[in-house]
Amino acid sequence: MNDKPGPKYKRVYDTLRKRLQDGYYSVGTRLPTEDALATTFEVSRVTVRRSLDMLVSEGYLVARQGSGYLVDTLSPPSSTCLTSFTDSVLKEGREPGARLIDITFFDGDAPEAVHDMLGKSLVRIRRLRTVDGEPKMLVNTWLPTARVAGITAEDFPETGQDQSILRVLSGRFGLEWSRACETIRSCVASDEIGTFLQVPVQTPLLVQACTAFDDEQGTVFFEEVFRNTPITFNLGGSRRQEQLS
Amino acid sequence: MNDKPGPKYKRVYDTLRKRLQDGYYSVGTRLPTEDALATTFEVSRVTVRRSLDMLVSEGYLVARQGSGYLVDTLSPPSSTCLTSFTDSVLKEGREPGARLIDITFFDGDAPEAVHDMLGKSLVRIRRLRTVDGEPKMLVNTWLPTARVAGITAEDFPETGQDQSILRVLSGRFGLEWSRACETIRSCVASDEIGTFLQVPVQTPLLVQACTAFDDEQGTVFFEEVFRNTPITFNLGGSRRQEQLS
DNA sequence: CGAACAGATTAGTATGAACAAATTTGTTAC
DNA sequence: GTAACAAATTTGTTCATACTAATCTGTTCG
Repeated sequence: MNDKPGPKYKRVYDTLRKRLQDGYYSVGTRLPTEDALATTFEVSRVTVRRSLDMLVSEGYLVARQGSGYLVDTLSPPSSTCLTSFTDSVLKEGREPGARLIDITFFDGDAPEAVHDMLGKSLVRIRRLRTVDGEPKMLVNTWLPTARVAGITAEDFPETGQDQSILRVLSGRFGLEWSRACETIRSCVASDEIGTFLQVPVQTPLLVQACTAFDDEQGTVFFEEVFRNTPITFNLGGSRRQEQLS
Repeated sequence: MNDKPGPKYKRVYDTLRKRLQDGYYSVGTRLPTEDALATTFEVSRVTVRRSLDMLVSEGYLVARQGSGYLVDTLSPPSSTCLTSFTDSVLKEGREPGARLIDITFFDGDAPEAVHDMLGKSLVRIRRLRTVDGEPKMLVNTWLPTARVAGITAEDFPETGQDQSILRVLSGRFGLEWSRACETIRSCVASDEIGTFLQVPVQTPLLVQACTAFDDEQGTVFFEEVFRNTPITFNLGGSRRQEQLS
């Protein structure tokens, strides 16, 4: 532990964060106490506290004086598009679903805007996200073919904990990003989109477009979400929470 | 300093934050050193660091090792609706403007949705935000009359640093809020809104609706922003930045 | 004058210690 | 059994201190 580079608090943070994402500590359980963690990591309590504070402010953990640190979620609301649809629906006691529409491969014949960002050889994954069976969002995810070699429909379960495309891409293909840009704009439902979302043509919709980059400035993926429902933020305190509405 | 309630780091944070918002430290200048602040506040360097770290993570300050703390902005991007339109436009080297359309007083005859939130006696401030003279957003701000007694058109300058309605309300009427909820939805331009924004009727628009509350759960204000341009977020690292596009 | 170096300044990381405050757990008394 | 109290546990706050790393400043030398 003490021979790796970088500050200790960062190494402890990275380790704990990885454990959380690997399910080593599951949601609702309690973490070891500060003293215990300090002992196992061979750092001072102040240092382990610093790491825990980071995880708390990011929303992974909640700290309760006199009790301990509780695992709150594995998908904290770090952004809008990167927020797990699955988690937020589950928290409301409803049933999230994801119906795969199609996986299409493009080779130079993709729309120009996407082509410019991600390159020639592309995959488009179209999915319909549902709540209690009702269609809520149409999600188009674009990826360079090279990054997701051998992707098939089997990679996308219709129900369960692993519907999140981000978790699929991260777990199955090791896809990671460091920076992302999201825009929200307005549009009206086309014939095709209206059919999928079961709304009349010309209905005003929200479009969330999210582009994610890795450290080398390469574009990792591009995602477009069409939704009829508003986007809600709860602001206040240090943390922010997107809610499904 | 040492006889007030609450933790010291919080008191130091509050003091510094107030100074920043009052212009005691202006943008681009350097704060006193950690040691100096620790001495003047009569706390340890660790405590003053904790307060400074909070201001850094909120975006007010940037810390540079070996140099000091620089004041980055007085309106950090703490949320979308609460973000200063003025600041973001100025940062792009363009000229923000705010044309006051009207200030209307309602007494029981306000739209029901607003009436339920804020009470019977209301003020509606309608403003048109512009960039280089071009209309960009229509902003409707609703407030309880009691909170802004004696408000007039003079309170809203058309140009300059103090166009931000939030700074006006905070500075002139002492309006503060602790929690807010924002939703983003889609709509199409009505006849009136289309005229203000100079777009055809039925153009799809974004609507940002923001409701702010104080500690006693009272609703402080409600704001609706109609815009033709998309909302952009830059995500990554610990901080988030809304950009004008 | 200007480049290079040395020293001072300032933020970054880390420890150990002490006490406060909230919660949980254990024990006692009724 | 359970209500009340006591003790232990656990996080929250604060301090003094030491060292590291980046930046800035002043001086010296060519």
